[in-house]
Amino acid sequence: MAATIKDIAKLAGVSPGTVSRVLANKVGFFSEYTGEKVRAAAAELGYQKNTAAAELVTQRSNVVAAIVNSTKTNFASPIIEGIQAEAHRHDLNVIILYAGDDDSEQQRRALTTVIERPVRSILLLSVDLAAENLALLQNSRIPFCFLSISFDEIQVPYITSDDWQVGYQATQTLLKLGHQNIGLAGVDSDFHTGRQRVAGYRQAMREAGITIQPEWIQLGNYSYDAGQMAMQAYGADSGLTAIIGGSDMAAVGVLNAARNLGYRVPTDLSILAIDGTEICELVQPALSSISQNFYEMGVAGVQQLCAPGELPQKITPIKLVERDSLQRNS
Amino acid sequence: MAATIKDIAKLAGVSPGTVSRVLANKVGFFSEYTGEKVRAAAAELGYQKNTAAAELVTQRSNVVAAIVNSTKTNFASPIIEGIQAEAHRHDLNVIILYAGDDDSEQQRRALTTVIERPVRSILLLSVDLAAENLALLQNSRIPFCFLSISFDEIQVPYITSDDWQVGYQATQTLLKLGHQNIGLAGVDSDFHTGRQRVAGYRQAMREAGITIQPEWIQLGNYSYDAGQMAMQAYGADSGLTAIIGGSDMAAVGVLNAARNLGYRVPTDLSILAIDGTEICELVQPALSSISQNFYEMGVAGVQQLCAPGELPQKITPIKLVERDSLQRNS
DNA sequence: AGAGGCATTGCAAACGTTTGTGTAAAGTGC
DNA sequence: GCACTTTACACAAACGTTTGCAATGCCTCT
Repeated sequence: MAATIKDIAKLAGVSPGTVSRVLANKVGFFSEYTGEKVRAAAAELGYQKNTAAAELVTQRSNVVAAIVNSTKTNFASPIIEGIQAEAHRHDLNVIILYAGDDDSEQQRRALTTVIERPVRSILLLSVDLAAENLALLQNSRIPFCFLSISFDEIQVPYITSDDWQVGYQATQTLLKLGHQNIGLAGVDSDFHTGRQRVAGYRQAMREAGITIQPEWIQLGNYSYDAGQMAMQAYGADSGLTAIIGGSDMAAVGVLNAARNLGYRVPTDLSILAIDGTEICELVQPALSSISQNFYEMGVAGVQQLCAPGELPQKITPIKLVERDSLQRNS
Repeated sequence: MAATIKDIAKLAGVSPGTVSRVLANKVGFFSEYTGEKVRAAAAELGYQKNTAAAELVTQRSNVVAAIVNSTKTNFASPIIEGIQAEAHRHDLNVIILYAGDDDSEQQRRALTTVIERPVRSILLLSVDLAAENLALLQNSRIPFCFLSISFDEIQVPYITSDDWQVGYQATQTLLKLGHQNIGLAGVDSDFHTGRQRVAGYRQAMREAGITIQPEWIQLGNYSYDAGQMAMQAYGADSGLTAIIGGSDMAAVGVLNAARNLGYRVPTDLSILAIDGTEICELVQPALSSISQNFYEMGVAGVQQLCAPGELPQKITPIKLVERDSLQRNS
């Protein structure tokens, strides 16, 4: 149906090889005259290159795939923007696949769609791969790198923030404001990221000489609901003066549930979010946050895959962004 | 490097053709015995199919591409979920491409990446294609369908809500609550969608016998900033008792700016959002909305592309979702 | 004039599949 | 035991490119 280089070759009266060289603009391999003739023929036929065929013979591709864990985590967007920007610089194209939340079957589908095709490399945004899927990925021999997620048990390349520091600095921030009874809401201690954040929180509290009450740590899956449930578990007279939300969404959940319980934020209760995505600015009061540099993570991910041999695990910096949800505890 | 069917063929002592048939599970074309032998060999070699090669010869593909306009519009997620779910049902794989906001160069890049590859069809989520890019798309002969965007000048397939009705019903909702001075904030009248919403608004006001003051309509690009700027333009004593946000984001912008101007929502000012994404539930007060069924749009998009010959323009239903941002005007 | 070099182009193999056609062996019915 | 069908497989072409190699013609130098 669609025009091929053979059609162009016939129309321009040259061989397919020559057409290929002209279209790839391999200077020095064709005369000005035939170059024009071929380009004219291509334009006339509305030629569209079949990249799949080209990739088949060249055995390389300029597509990088980003697999994201779900549409729910809103921090995916700055990462993707970072990936796009850096990929553009390296003349790469980006395709994105959704892998669902905890659905190992959907993960497998996303993974095989990219593995079965010539992609140059794979970036996994915060996707916690089931063991068999990780095996699939490693087996494929395609370079990959995890983003915004880290591991302790297994040895894989990843780029993320230092989650221990995230927990530690969040807690420190509140301690410095004079808070003592500090809750941690909505983190998932089943995985490395959450465990590290809890550990950082514990260490900061320990250094301050504060004994953590067990109910101060409310685990969850970083979601809005998790934040709400955590706050409900704390209740109307929790004794807490500050709460760290395990993610922005969790913090918003805490915020709204706290308001329903009669708390005023930040007067009665300070809330500190972790992530620092745009949602922090949308709610009232705007949530102060320990912010991760997601854009930078995306950039670093592409760079890492373009410069193999680099160290496979990298930490991006975090910083406190003050907005309106924190107050000194008097 | 990677194993091919030829390697399997050699190992299993059969021809590549037979391997292909076994792996494609073409029952009746091979004996139980060779089937086992081939599968064992494939497993041993860690074989991964090269789908690109297969697609080259079969001239068809099971990939559908979704091109989304930017990472900013948060309604993309339910549409994508709808696409994924329905695509799964048809045994299709989905890849997603970002096309930037108003960057025709980035649009072109996204478009060519999919056109140059064997994709079965293309869904464009709310992307307003530059003329030359539309030509590119149409020229490619790949079936496509626009989602959540409509056109009047050009004849292309699209699935969206009835934007005139959106504007009309939003206005009606507020009129029924006794409001008369109603603002419309952040819609973009440069394109069909925005024009229609404005037209619906005008018609409802006309029917109610209300003369619209020019400053009541504050145009913008549906963003949070657009909402904020609109509200700032209205000012602290606008005389308005209700405002329609052109999108959820715009409505949140209106909400926060209104609060800064001293308005209490909904006591002093009712706000009605258009779209009804999750952000409406996250802010306080939760925003009532004219909600679109984005998930359904995604589903319908895939169905439309799987059943060609169907009518190419479809309207998905809208509905009012009441939350906490509306109050009767007394 | 012969040798060598260069510019331009054609030829053909290769990439990893799918699938139509050919064919030998085995099975079936009389 | 013959003709016929079925089963199970091999063979080879094809998909649309890229690219190494060969071939041609022309130019330049000695």
